[in-house]
Amino acid sequence: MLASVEARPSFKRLPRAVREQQMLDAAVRVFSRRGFHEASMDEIAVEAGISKPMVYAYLGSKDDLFRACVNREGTRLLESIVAAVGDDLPADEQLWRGLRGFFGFVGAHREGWAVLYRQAKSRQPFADDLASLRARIVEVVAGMLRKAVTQEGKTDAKDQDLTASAYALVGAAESIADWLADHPEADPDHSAARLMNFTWLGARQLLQGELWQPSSA
Amino acid sequence: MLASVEARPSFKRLPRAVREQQMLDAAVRVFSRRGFHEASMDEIAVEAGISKPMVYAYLGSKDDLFRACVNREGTRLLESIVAAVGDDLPADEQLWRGLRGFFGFVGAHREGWAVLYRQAKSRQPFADDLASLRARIVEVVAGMLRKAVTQEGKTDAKDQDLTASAYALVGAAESIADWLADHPEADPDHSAARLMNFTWLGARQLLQGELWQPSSA
DNA sequence: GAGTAACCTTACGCAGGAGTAGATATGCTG
DNA sequence: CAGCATATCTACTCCTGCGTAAGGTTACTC
Repeated sequence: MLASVEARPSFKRLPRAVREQQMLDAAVRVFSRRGFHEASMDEIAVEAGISKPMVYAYLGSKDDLFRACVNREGTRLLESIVAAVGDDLPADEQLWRGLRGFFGFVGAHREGWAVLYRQAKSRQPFADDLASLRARIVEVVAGMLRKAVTQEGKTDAKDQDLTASAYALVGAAESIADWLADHPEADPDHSAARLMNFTWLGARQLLQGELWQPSSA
Repeated sequence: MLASVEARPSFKRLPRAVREQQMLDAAVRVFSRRGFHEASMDEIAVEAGISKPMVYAYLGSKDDLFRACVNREGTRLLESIVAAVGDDLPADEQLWRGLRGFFGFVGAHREGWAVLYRQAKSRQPFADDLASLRARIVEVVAGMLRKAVTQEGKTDAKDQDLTASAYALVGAAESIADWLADHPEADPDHSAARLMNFTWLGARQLLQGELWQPSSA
């Protein structure tokens, strides 16, 4: 028989919007440490301090829930970058700010990063969501490079080459970000500086002992 | 009751070593297109043209099987790179050859790449295996850079900075490799050349219209 | 050409976990 | 303070898929 044990009435009622955020926070943590499939809806419910049917009532199926996580974290990440990269600044300054914004986000949201780039990348339906986010980031970077090229007077730069460079840059950043996510003691700005040197000067200059310096401390 | 339907005796017996390779080939394909957890042992068995208990008899549990895939593909990848990077060549030539070796492997083993870097990366126990492979690749690259620095006369290069550069380079390569894996029509050497330019010259030189050229076609 | 070891199969046991049915508590509204 | 919508719970069902038991088949060996 149902509810044979009389229910303990010790729960607090909260408005839907609040509970939803709690659930998303819990889901991001659990997905991050377990991976998508290894994470169980039961564990997420416990982590959120709520019972399982609530999760289904508010956020839908496991897939829906995961997608909601990816969207939330992805939006936050993109906003961090776009906010950091100002308009009308020299290319190196823009790059530097963009990198700081990016690594700053990763440093502050390690779990979100793990969900986005370690989990979403390997599950087909979500990989597409992630790919479109990534594409937008690449486009931001490529746009930056294109503007810099134009200012430099070279109008014949092939778009494909710009895109490839943007791809490489984003990939390098992700690689360092992965490392950063696993090293809580590391300083995001330090990572940004290292990548700035590598990416702006290139291996050749770097090997000759050159160093890039931010104009503002 | 067991074997109530009399078994159809239409199967071919093959030596263990051959079957094992068939199973690994099948497993790599299935893991690659489904992902680790979504791949079922039944599907792998069907793909290999064999029945499930054989897989268990030869390769062990699902985890064991996956680990075997990761090890095989990882070893092949590492060997491709090490074989390509010769000894005693100028740094840019070594880098160029290494990149060609790397992208050549990815182009020829797209499924293996997917298993290694999309699946293994997100499953804890295997992530460690992958991390150690990756660490060896980074070490190869860092060693190359270190030697180049020494030849250049600068003996004060910090080891951490070298490693960070190697990390960035490997990450950039992985990013382009991911793209390559999804674009069967793309030419691996072309990807290698693009990355060579970005990585060797750096964004600054690139924006000024400089280009790196291989000494040998 | 019988014996045997290595292959190979079908048909199940069983656990974990997604998703649901049905009952109960809470607090706002008139 | 009675009524009702909403929030919340416990206790299931059922499916998927790993791993295995028990039993046939093939081909090598003497």
